[in-house]
Amino acid sequence: MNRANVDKRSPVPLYYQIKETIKEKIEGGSLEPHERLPSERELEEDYGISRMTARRALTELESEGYVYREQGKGSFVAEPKLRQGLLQLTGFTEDMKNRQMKPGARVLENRVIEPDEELANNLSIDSGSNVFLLQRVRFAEEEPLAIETTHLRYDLCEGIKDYDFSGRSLYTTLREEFNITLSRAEQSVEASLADEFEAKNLQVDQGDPMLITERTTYIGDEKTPIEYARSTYRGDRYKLFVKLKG
Amino acid sequence: MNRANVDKRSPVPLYYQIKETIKEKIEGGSLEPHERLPSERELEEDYGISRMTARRALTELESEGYVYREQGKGSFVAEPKLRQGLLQLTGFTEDMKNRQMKPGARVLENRVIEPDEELANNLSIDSGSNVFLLQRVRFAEEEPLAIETTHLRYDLCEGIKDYDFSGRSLYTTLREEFNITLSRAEQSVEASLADEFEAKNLQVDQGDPMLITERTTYIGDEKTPIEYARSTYRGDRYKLFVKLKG
DNA sequence: AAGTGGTCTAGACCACGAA
DNA sequence: TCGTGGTCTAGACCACTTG
Repeated sequence: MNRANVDKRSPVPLYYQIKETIKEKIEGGSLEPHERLPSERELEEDYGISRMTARRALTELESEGYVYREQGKGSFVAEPKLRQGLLQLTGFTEDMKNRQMKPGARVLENRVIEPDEELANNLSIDSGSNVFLLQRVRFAEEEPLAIETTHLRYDLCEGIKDYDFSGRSLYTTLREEFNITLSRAEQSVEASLADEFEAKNLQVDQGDPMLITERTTYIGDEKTPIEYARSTYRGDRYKLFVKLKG
Repeated sequence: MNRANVDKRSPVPLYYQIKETIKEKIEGGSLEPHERLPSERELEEDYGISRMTARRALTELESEGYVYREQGKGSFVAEPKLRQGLLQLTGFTEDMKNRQMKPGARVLENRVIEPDEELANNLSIDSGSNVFLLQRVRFAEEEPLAIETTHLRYDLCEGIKDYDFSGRSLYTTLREEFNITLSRAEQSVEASLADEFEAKNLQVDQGDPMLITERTTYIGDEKTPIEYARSTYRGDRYKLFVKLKG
C-alpha cells in the first residue's frame, strides 16, 4: 500500500475515500482474493489518520462483502463470488460486470408518457405528471438474457429521453449526468412463464421459466421514489444470489 | 428511557446490550413506529457510556432496519413493513408468520444417510459422515405451498431424527434442543417448471412455474456449514421480498 | 512476545433542523 | 441558538493468532 492519496480538506469523509481506494484495487484486480490488506494500524500510519477512521473503512468493506476479517490474523480480500448478489443496489450493467459477463442492450421503447393510476401510485406522483418509459432487451455476452421495463419520474431527470441507452447504464447516467444518487430499493422476486412477447425477444419458447423482479428505487433522501422497474429474466440462464443474516 | 440495565463486567459488548434492549422495546411494541428514540448523548448519560458506543448501537439498529435517523432531528422507530421480508435468515415457519399465514408440514422423508460427493462438498464434510435428510411438504393456511428438502450435518445434532417435524420448526428445534444458533446463510433463487413429483405434492400441473431456492446455512462461527436446503415454491403463490442498499 | 482485530473512552468540530 | 446526527482524534485494554 502506498502513500496518502486522501484529501483531508475534501468534504468527502476520510473513511469513505479510503474505502473507495481499497475497493477500486480489489475490483481492478491489483489485490487478489485472500491477499492480506494493510492492518488498521498500518492504514493509520500510511494515511495519517486515526485508527477508528481506518477501522470504519475496513468494517464497511466487510459488510459490503469485499473483505473478511479474522481476529488475531488480519483483513483479507474476499472471494468474488461472495461479493456477488448480496444486498447491493445495482443495475443490470453492474450486475453483469460482477458476474464477469459483458452487458449489452437493445432499446425497444423510449418515450415520455402519462402514468396510469397504479404506476403513479408506485412512484408517489399524481397521474398528470410525466414519466419516462424505457424498455430494453438486455444482453449478456451477446445473448439476450432479460427484458427490462423501467419508469422514471421525469421531473427529476428532464431531458433523459434524449440519451441513447443502447450503450450506457441508466444508473450511471442518473449519477453522472443528473447528479442523482440512489439510496435504496425494495424488490420482489417471483417465477412465471414466458409469454409470446418475451419468447420472441429472448429467443426462448412460450411457457419456458422466467424470473420476474419488480423494483422501486429511492433517491438520496430514502423517501422519494424515482424508479419503478420490472424485469423478466430467462430462468435457464439467470440465478439470483442473496446473503442472509441471522 | 429508564436507567442503566447494562452490565459493564459482562463479556457481552456494551453496544450490543443496548442494541438488544432497544430492539426488544421496538418488537414488543412499547416503542411505536416513528416515535423518537433517545439521542446519542442521552444514551451516553443514561447508561454511563461514551458517545461512540451509544452511536454504534443506533447505527447497527439502523442498518438492520429497526431505526431511521435524520441529521439535526433525531433517531426514530422505523415502520414494521420496512423491517419485514428483508434479508433475515428465517425458516419457513417464521417466514409464514411474518406474512400472517398459518404454517404447516407433512413429512415425506426423515432418515440418516451418507452424502454423495456434491452434498458432502456443500457441507464441508467427507462422504463417510452422517447426514440427516428431512423432506417436507410445507403448507400455508392448509394449502400446499412448497417442498423443502434439507440436509443437516448429523454430528452436530445427533438424535434429531427422533423428533416429529410435522408440527415443529427445524430452526427452533436446533436452537432450543441442540443449542445451535445460526449466524448467516448464502442463498440462490431461480425459476423453473414443476416436475411430476412437485406437481403431485403441491397440487399443480407439470410445467407450472416454480421458484427454487438453495441455501447453505452456517452456525455461530460463520464458517461451519450445518445445513444445505433446497426448496421449491409454487410460483403462483409465493413471492420473495428483498431490500437493497446503495 | 508481537501483531491483529474488537471494544471503549472522552473529548473535538461540523452540517443540519427547529425554534 | 441549541440539540441532533456525522466525522474524527489519540489514546486504552482485551482476546486471539502466530512465531
